[in-house]
Amino acid sequence: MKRKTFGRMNCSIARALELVGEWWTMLILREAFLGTRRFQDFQRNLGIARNILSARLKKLVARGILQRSAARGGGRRLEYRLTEKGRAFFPVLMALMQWGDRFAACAGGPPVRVVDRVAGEPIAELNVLARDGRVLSAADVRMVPGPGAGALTRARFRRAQAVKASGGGGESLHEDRSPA
Amino acid sequence: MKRKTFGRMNCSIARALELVGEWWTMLILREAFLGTRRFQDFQRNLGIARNILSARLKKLVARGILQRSAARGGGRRLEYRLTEKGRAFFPVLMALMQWGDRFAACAGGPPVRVVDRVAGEPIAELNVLARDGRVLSAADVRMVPGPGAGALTRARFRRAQAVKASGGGGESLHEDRSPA
DNA sequence: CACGTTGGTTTCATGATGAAACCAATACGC
DNA sequence: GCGTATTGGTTTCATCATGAAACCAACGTG
Repeated sequence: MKRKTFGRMNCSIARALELVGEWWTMLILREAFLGTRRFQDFQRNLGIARNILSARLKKLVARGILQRSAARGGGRRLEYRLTEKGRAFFPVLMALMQWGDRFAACAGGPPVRVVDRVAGEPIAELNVLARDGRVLSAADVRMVPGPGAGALTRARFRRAQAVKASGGGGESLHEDRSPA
Repeated sequence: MKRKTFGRMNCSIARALELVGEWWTMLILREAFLGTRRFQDFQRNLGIARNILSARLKKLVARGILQRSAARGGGRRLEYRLTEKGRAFFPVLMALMQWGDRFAACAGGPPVRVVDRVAGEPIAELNVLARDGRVLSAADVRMVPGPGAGALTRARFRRAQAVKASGGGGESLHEDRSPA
């Protein structure tokens, strides 16, 4: 059967993954953040098949995450650059990298260090913070329905409230709303 | 051909994605952070096929991200809970959620709000920070080879240095080292 | 010890991925 | 202008992953 889409789910994580969650896509974005712009460089640096790279780049452009433009030089020279939407993905990749550094490390330590250009020092550890700056773990937060929550999402949270510590979740966050 | 593995790449993002980058996996983790523990609840809340859920849970347990234990009640009642490694994934999901809230929004706004239990206020926006607290964008950082960088990674960065603003990337980060 | 509940596995149809071959647009040498 | 190298693809085919539904097994309960 056809792969299920996350794009209609009532969850920003699901909808984000619909845009960048396919195999290879986040690594293509990593490359873009490292400065890669040309098709061949993406292909060589990643070792990805060219048909797949072509399909992913096309989707990323269609989704407004990369933009394509012509460049001078021999051949049909093109450039793929991050848009504002693409650049805003930076914290996600850094969070993923720090988690990988810690829990999926290469022998010898982190393969790449990210340093602040101004101070010349490594960047800080990424943390979820309260407005007043306290570091928050998952246990320190509560998830509540937001303004865009659909009926099923609200029902789910009501039920989760009811069964606090006595069992399972509730209705469902899937197929709760139509796409944006 | 068989799907290519990211696990041997010399990049923490690739290695992290090898552990949690498959279709559905991050949504399963989202559910876990929302408090879901039982097989049926994951299945209902996500709308995932049961064979896929079974396979994903098995892998997440094998990878030390979830842990399985028996629970009391009718039937063969099991529980899947986040380990320390799993809980450390929290910032990644929050970063992804905030990006989704902004760029893949549901009609009406964010479907879920995350509020600090103590203050009762929404959490702060996640940002990459310098050690001294300055907010850093991708343009404000430099990527340099770390202690775990392999030969190809180092070569790649050297070359990137050389061609600064004149073209493409360099060697490659793929197949640079053996797995941890 | 039959029965419902829970947590799977099996089977089969279909889509996604990977490798290599093939194709097209552009700049450049001449 | 014309052939050719470079770049950026598309096509083809074999294999793997995904999804849905059917089937199966462990456990607690009456």
